[in-house]
Amino acid sequence: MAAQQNTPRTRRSAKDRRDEIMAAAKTRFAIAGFDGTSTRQIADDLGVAQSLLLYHFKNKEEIWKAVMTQIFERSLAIEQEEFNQAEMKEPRELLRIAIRTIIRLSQDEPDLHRIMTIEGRSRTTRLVWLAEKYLRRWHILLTRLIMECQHNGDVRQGDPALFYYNIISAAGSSFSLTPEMALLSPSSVPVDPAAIEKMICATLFYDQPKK
Amino acid sequence: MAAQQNTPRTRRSAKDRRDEIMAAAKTRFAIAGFDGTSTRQIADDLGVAQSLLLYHFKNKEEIWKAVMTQIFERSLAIEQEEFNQAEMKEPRELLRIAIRTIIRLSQDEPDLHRIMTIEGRSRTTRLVWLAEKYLRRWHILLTRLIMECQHNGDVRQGDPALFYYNIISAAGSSFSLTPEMALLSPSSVPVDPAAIEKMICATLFYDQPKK
DNA sequence: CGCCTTACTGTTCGGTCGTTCAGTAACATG
DNA sequence: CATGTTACTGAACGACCGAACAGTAAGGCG
Repeated sequence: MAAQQNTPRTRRSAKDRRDEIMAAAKTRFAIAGFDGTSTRQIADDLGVAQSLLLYHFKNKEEIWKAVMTQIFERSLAIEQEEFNQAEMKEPRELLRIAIRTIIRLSQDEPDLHRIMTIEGRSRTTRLVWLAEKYLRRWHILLTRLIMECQHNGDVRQGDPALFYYNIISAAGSSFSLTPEMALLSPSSVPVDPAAIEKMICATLFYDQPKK
Repeated sequence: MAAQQNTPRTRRSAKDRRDEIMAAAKTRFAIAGFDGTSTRQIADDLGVAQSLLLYHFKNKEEIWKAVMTQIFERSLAIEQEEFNQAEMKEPRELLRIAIRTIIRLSQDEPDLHRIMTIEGRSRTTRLVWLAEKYLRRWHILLTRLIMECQHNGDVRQGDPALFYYNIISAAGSSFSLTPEMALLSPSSVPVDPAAIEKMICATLFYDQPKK
């Protein structure tokens, strides 16, 4: 004759609940990574039973993959949007648009950079999955553009991969203002996307953008 | 009458054993971070009992602090060495030496950057300890130099904190070749420190270094 | 109203974690 | 050779983890 406390407080459609879970999980993954996050923490954030997560998702890894898929699908939309208004097709201009896209994406999804820097540390099955499904596309696109621009004399000589990671980290780290930055330079204001673009372009191009 | 398998295979001086443990722990921390590393893994790497680690160190966190202290003490030695041969005391030259120091340090201790990018993600007691004991010194030194150079007209305008993290990440990520990089650009050769210095200087200074 | 699908809970399981501790062998000292 | 210190082991603990599962209430439909 136990008190029936197991009455579900709220009841959502499967889709809504999945979205809720993914949002809470994304925040946790961005703070502590996959291993550092427990399904119980995510459930507590939402005020639901831990077993509910495994009702909506096969296992913890499927939650993670769903979160990453959602982020990258959004990123593809941003990419489309930026490149559609690319009139002139010179590599120089395309590279600049690609940089702007990455900056916008880092701004819209600051958790992406946080998660990637955690996830990129060890060669997990998750990292391989990510690389195959999303990362390789961008990497190839960007390094190819950089090489073309180097050939045209617009971009400084040097390993394209070196430039690639410089662009990614410069764009990402600025918005995903990490606790380390908060501790060291607490006064640093929310960063201006244009300032980052200027900095990256100074790294790459011989001549400064005419603005 | 159990077989006496508990005979210690090897017996070291306390100092030697501590160094062994710290070396093994550093490698593990660089791969999986503090939370992702278990004391049992470290012990297995060394072929000793897990309880031995807690005989030589008070707890897991003390192992981590010992590792970081060792790394940063070495870094102070490199810093001394580079700055001692600084004849001219113009900010411009000092900033360039500071950059070279960071690049050398990233090259000598690739694990440092790996560990920092993991540790800097969440405001743990460990991160606060690191910031107070080591990071703040560098941050203040570098941002001050950057501001002086901006005032002199040598360095481009912009948030010094933004430049600071650009320098750190550009120097660090190049050497601590992460699994993500290995997956995406496997052919990338070991990086040339001079190339990184060139890239960073292009980001900062109006005129290129005369070499 | 009765029924069936859907959303959700509480409990339990095997496994791993950091930490504690009593016991033991190696070694230095006398 | 006896004794004390030092280096080290194995077993145990409570806590937490992902996962499995039986049970239960809500909501839509006839």
